[in-house]
Amino acid sequence: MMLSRASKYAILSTLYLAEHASENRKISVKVIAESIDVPSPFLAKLFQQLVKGKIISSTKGPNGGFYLTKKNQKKNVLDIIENIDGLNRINECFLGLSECDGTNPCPVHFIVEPFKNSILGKFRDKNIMEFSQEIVSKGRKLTIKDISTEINS
Amino acid sequence: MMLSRASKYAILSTLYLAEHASENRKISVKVIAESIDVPSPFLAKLFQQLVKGKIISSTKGPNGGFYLTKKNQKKNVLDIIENIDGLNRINECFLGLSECDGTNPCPVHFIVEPFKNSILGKFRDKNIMEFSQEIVSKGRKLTIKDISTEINS
DNA sequence: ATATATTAAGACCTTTTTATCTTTTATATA
DNA sequence: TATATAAAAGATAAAAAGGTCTTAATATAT
Ligand code: FES
Ligand code: FES
Repeated sequence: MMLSRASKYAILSTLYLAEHASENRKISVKVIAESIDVPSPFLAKLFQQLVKGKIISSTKGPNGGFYLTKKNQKKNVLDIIENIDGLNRINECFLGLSECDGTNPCPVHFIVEPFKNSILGKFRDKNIMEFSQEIVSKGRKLTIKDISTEINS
Repeated sequence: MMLSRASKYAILSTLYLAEHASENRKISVKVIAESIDVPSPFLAKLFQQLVKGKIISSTKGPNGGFYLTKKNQKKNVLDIIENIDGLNRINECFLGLSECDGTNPCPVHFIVEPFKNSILGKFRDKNIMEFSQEIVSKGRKLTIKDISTEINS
């Protein structure tokens, strides 16, 4: 019931592409990595894999970068997770039992299951573009920078 | 928003102690490790730490082992998590933002938050003994062995 | 007292995950 | 066609998590 850091980065940066990139406004790894505050060589690797998985697209050279085609836009967040982590990890039992399943429920299964269904639904029922539009209109964040408005010495 | 394997083991085995051990029925690491199907040297380490944290108790020597005192029984599951993982990990943003917080919500924050509150409540509002009694009466499992009733060649 | 069973302590190893670096390849455009 | 730019590929490194092993300490029962 948990995402790797890798798939978190992949989700956030794909949503960033959905919002900011297009076929004639491709964006480089470096820019994205800075925007959503993730390590850029690591993100580059993830993007290679997402391109192979046909979740996102890329072109090399000047003005090259990453973007989403119409087809890419039809993918959903669960496709990203599947591409990076596979589906096992997110389906695991919250307490680590070998199966997560209502017939042999762990002590928190019936609290976890509704949440799991609801978040998997969220990740499956809208495509990337719809998901992105929703989060933009609702003002959801893909990064939090400058939390540090704190007392410095 | 996730537990390490270590704290999962710790939770399951402490609940096992609550159910099966007592001051005059102490249980060895080896027996517990086999019962809930976790690696025993690893569990031994975790138990050392839980003893230091006064979550569980132990005595050495023949008929020694681990058990819960009255005081131990008053601890809750969140105390176990805090002792092994600290509290940061379970409070992290589901998508990895640097803060999980309603004023800067990630795209799934408002799905995650109610679940987080509910599971943290579950882990905090009953002590170990009460929690254990509840899961026993409801038939919740601490392990699933022998899932393999499958077709073998 | 002695033998034995069991935890405590700490060093060590392995695997997985995360992150970086270097070289090659493709592409746009000057 | 040369040059610059950006991704692809793949080797490598660092860190974290998970797991094991050996020796020491200690409590119990005989
Ligand atoms: S979450 Fe534990 S069995 Fe489903
Ligand atoms: S879960 Fe992402 S901000 Fe709360």
